Amino acid sequence: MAYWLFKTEPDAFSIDDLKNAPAHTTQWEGVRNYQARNFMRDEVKQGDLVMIYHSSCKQVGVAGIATVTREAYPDPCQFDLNSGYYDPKATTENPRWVVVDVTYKHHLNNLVSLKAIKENEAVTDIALKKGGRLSIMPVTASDWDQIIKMAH
DNA sequence: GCCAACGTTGGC
DNA sequence: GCCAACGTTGGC
Repeated sequence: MAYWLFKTEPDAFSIDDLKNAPAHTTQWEGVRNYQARNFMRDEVKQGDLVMIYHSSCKQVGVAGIATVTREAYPDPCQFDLNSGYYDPKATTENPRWVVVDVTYKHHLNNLVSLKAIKENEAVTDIALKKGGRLSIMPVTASDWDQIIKMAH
């Protein structure tokens, strides 16, 4: 089982929205970055655990935990003319973008802020610390444990 | 295949 | 809302 961090803007879709979604589950739609897509397409597996990270908001950080309940399949938004995620170069024969399904597990007792993660020297590998803008990133078991501890 | 111009992300 | 850092596009 692997660990991941998925970014979302809570004004658009928050950990609370995931909790309140039908079956506490959503398609993780709209990822339009190739590196992030490749992770979803090739490496994100059913049963993997995901940190839900809130970006571009007042309280930036890890807000809760979800689990992967369906592996990669074509993102329906890429074919939807009315979607902001429509991609004219994507076809049903050759879809360009994928989604996975994630299901709510729980909130963290306390949001673990980006600042706290950056300041914790025991968190060593996460791409968040390197200023990258990846929206889907792997998390090592060690970093996962450290961040979970920080929520207590 | 280089790289300048442009667009987007995302913290602050 | 600003702007730095990064990714993508497209002319050559």
